[in-house]
Amino acid sequence: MDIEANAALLKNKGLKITTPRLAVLEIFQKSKDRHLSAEDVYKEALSKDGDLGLATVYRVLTQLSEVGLLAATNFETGKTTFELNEGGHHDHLVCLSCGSVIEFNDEEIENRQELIAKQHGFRLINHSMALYGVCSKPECNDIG
Amino acid sequence: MDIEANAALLKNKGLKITTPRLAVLEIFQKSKDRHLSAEDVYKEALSKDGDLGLATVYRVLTQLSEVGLLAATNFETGKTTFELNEGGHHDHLVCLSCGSVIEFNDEEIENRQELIAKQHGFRLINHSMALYGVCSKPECNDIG
DNA sequence: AATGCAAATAGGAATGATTTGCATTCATTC
DNA sequence: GAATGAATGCAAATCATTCCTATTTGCATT
Repeated sequence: MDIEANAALLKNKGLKITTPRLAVLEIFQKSKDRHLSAEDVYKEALSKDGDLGLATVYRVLTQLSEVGLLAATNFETGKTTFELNEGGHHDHLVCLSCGSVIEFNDEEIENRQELIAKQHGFRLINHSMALYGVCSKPECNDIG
Repeated sequence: MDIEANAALLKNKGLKITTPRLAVLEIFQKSKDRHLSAEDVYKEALSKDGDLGLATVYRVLTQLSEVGLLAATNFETGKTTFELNEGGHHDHLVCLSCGSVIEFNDEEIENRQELIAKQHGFRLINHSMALYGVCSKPECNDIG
C-alpha cells in the first residue's frame, strides 16, 4: 500500500529501491487474487504502471522470493505462482480447470504429518501439500 | 524384468504391446533410482535400447500414468518425475540433509484431504504432499 | 503367411514458461 | 552532480513439453 513502507522493506533486505520492485510489491498487496504468476504480474503492471519487461518481472519475483518477501509455489499447472509471504503456513487447493487457488490449513493433517515424521525418525522442518481437483464453478464442469 | 509380464500388464490395461512401452517399463524396473524424468528415461533408453523419440517417451509416460502403471510427481525442480506405481498411492518424506526419500501413506490424511476438498466444493483428482525434514542418521544431525 | 486399418512412432517444428546477453539507464555513494 | 556497479528492457536463447504428419507397427482377420 505504502511506497515508503515498501521502500523500507526492500532496503531492509539489502535491495535497491527500484520502480519495478515497488510496482511488483504493490501489485501483490492490491490484488484480490493472492496467487499470481509472472504473466499475471506482468499484465497487471502493464495495465497500470506503464512499461516494465517480462524478464524484469521474473527477476524481481525471484529476488523477492529469495529474501523472503514472496513465497513461490509450483503447482501442476506448469507455471510458478507467487504470493506475499506474510507468516503463517498454509496449503493449497487448486482447480485444474480454471486455475483458481484456495488456501487452507488443517490442524489434524498437520498433526498427522508431525506423527509420521516422528515415526520415521525425522525432525520435520516444513512441508508442501497441494490438492488438485475441479472446483464448483459451472464452466469448470462442462461436459464436452 | 520380464517382457512377458510387462506385455501382460500392457494388455491388461488395453494398451498395445509396443517396443517403446516395454522399454520404458523395463527402465523403471531396472533403475535403482525410482524417480525418473522424461529426459532421464530418454537418455537411458538411448544408451541401451537403441533409438526412440523424446516425444514418444513423453507420450508413453503420460499413457502409463493414465492407466496407473506409473505415478507422476511434481517436485520443485520444474520437471515432472515418474515412478512405478506398485500398489497404492504414497507421499514423500524427504531428508533435506542427505536427500533420502521415504515413501509413506496415511489413511487419515487421505480422508481429511477428501473432506477438505468436499467442503470447498471441489471434486478431488489427486494431490501431492512432501514433508521436508532431517532424518535420524548421525551425519544428518551434526551440529555445524 | 499376407492384408487392412487404426493406433503408435519418429522427429522436427511449435508452444509456453522462464532465462540470458547486452547495450542502456538508474540508484546510491562520494 | 559525477562515478560506478547494479538493474532494466528487449530480443534472442533455452528448457520442458506438446503438436503435426508422414511413416511404421501391432494385431485381428483372411
